[in-house]
This record gives sequence, structure tokens and C-alpha cells, in this order.
Amino acid sequence: MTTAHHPPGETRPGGRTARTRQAVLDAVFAELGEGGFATLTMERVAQRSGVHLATLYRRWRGIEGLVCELLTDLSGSVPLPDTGTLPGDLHALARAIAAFYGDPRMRSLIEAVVAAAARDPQAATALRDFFDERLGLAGAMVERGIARGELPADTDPKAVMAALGAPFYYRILIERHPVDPDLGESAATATWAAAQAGAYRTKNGA
Amino acid sequence: MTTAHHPPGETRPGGRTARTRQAVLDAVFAELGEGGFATLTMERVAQRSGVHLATLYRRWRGIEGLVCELLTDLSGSVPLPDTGTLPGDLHALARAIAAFYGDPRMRSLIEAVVAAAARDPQAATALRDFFDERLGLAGAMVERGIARGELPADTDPKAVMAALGAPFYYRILIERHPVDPDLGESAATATWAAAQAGAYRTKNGA
DNA sequence: GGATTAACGCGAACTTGCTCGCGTTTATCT
DNA sequence: AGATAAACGCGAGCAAGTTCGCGTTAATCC
Repeated sequence: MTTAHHPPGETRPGGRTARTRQAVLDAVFAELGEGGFATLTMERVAQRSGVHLATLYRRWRGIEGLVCELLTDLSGSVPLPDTGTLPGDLHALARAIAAFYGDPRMRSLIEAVVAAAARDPQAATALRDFFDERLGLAGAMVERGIARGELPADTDPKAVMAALGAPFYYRILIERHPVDPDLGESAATATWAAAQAGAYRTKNGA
Repeated sequence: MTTAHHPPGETRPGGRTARTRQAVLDAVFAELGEGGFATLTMERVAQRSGVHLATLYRRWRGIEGLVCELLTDLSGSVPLPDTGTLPGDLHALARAIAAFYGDPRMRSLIEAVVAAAARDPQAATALRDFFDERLGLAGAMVERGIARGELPADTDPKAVMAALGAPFYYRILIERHPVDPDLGESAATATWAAAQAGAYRTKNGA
């Protein structure tokens, strides 16, 4: 029984590769903790991780690729709740997001990815796709609520989830202040009230 | 009667300086129209404006300074309405913002300033101060509404205005899609409903 | 109108970011 | 275990981006 088998010429995920990958991502995350994106440079990552500069450029193309991969790597940290009621879910998720962005490194990471997207088209599509996917997944929460009759049937699930997330990114990217639990409560309360009022209904649902 | 006077050694705002300034800012704005921030470089601005590269670095320090000044320069484009009712004001302002960000160059500019803030601490404080000031000004709208009894007395005006603006920046920076008028309507409706529900009240006002 | 000096143009020098070729290490397969 | 070929380390080399000194232009003041 052969162990399975790449046609030699494929990527090679095992052992060393995974080890350096982890070392590099750890280094990026740590660097984001001290000085944020402003001082994050390929050279510093190379020194901190012990991985050679050329290797970093080969595997990740630049800072943009690095921060993007780190973001997708850390995406699973915020699980989607299922409390039985939509307002309950909204508050639970908002609390989780607020806790997530309570860590300054996470705020710096978001900032970094957005900055990267502004510079590199590839990072831009990566960012868009990433959030689009997460919005879709979170939309299931809203769909359950609609099925329970908590919201109008023509409510746009993604729009609701976007409304829940928006205050966090406004706080982080525009106001540039820490994220406190109050922001989460406010976002959940606001989103729930707005959704009930029909702010996210599709224009005269077909 | 002497014409009034600088102690020689001061800045010199007149004639040529203002002309080159305008040429440069125009060039930046035009460059943002083609290729956005991704292709915006000091050299391109220099060529397009006809102003020498060294001059750009001397006066603006770098791209960060350029886009920041352009932002403050274009800030007056969105006037604050006074329709007599708060929901009327919210919708009017949201419409104006939506129209403002209907221009791709404005979206690119915001993107550029946020990216600049991520890299340069000076740009970061400039961005924060800029929006803080505008939020304060717009807060007057909400204060009038509170005085009219349209909202609870302990409603935080800035929080309301932040809620109104947040969806636009989420759309621009995270979702990375165009801003359509519907987004403005949704934002205004949502903010009004949420504010009425008390989502922006200060926690047990002292 | 003439003197003073900020602001600008110009090109060279310098720094930083990034790429390339080659030899070495280490997964992976037979 | 031995062979094959990714993935990596290393340093040189390249190409941006950025700064500097100096001469010139043109506001501002007398």
C-alpha cells in the first residue's frame, strides 16, 4: 500500500515548510503587537522568525501576502452562535467580535490588510472574498430568524450582518480608538432595532 | 498704511505657492481616478503636476501628507442639512454622503488616507482628528433633535453620527464595492430606528 | 524699482526595498 | 537506504524611493 503521492512537481506541505510558515506568521503577529503595521517590514519579520528574507519574498510576494494569509489563518477564532433567537445571536456574535478586536494586534491586522488591499489588487480581491464568504456564513443566522418569523421575509441577511460589523471597522479604521464591549452591545441593539424597522429589506421584494 | 506683513521668516502663501499647491492636489485627485491608490506614486504626481519631485517631498513629506491634505481640502463638499426634523436631516445627510462617495475618486481617497494612517503615525492622528471634528459638527444635528424631544436626552450625538457613517466605510474599505443611493437610505433608516430604540444612549446617564 | 528671501528646479548621491543565481538542506518516493 | 526535487540560506546585484546641496525664479517688503 503506497502512502499516496503527489506527482512530483507539486507543492510540498509537510514538515519543514509548515514549521517555517508558522514561525513567520507568529513573527508577523508579534510584530503587529509592537508598533503595528507602521513598523512592520519584511526585514524585521525575517530577523524575528529566523527565516531568510528571500524566502519570505518567494513564498508571500511581500507584506500584503503575509498579512492576508495571517488574516485567513485567524478567521476561525470567532464562532457563529446559535442561541435560539435572532437578537440573542446578534448580541452573542457582537460580544465575540468585540472580544476579538479587544486585542490590539487584531486591530492592527485589519488595518494592515486594508492598507495592503489599497496597494495590491491581489490583496484587495482576497480581502473582498474573505469578508464576502464570512458574511454569507453569518447570514445563516439571519435566515434562521426570518424562518422563525422574527424579521420580514424580504430582509437581506448579508445586509444585516454588514450592519452588525460596520461599527467595529469604523471604530478601528476611522476613529482609530480601542474596541470596548459597549460597542458590541450598541451594535447588536442597533442592528436588531434597524432590522425590525425594515431598514435591510430588499427594495420591494420581487 | 502698510499692507500688513509677515515678520520675514514666516510662511509665504501667495501667488506661486498656491498655484503649485493646487496643481499638485489636482494631480493627486486625477491619479486617484485612474488606478486608485495602488498606482499613486510621488513620481507620477510630479510628472502630472509639472512640479518637481524634490518639491513634493519638501512640502508634503510623502504620499501620506499629500492624501491627507487633499482630504481636508475636499471636506467641505458635504454640507450639514437642517430640515426641521432629525429623520429628515439623517436622510438628507445620508443622501449627500452617498452622492459624495458615488465618485470613485472619493472612495480611493478614503482608502488612501486609511492606508497612509496605517503607515504613518502623523497621518493617523490627522485622520482621527479630522473625523472627530466632523463628527462633533454633525452632532449638532442630533442635539437639535434631542432638544425637540425626538430622542432620549441621554443619547450620544457622536455615536449616532458614527452609526450613520459606518456603513459607507464598511462598504468602501471592507466590502470594496461602489456606494449606491440605496446604501444611504438604508443607513439613515437604520440609524433613526436604532437611535429611537435607545441603542446610542450613554450607559445610565449620570 | 530694487533688495531680500521663501519656494522651486535640477541632478547627484544615498538609502531602502526587492530580485536573482547558485549551492545546501530536507521532505518525499522508490 | 538511496535518489529526486522542493524549499531554504546566502550574498551579490538591481531598481526603486528618498534626501541633499546649490543655483534660479518670483513673491514680498522697503
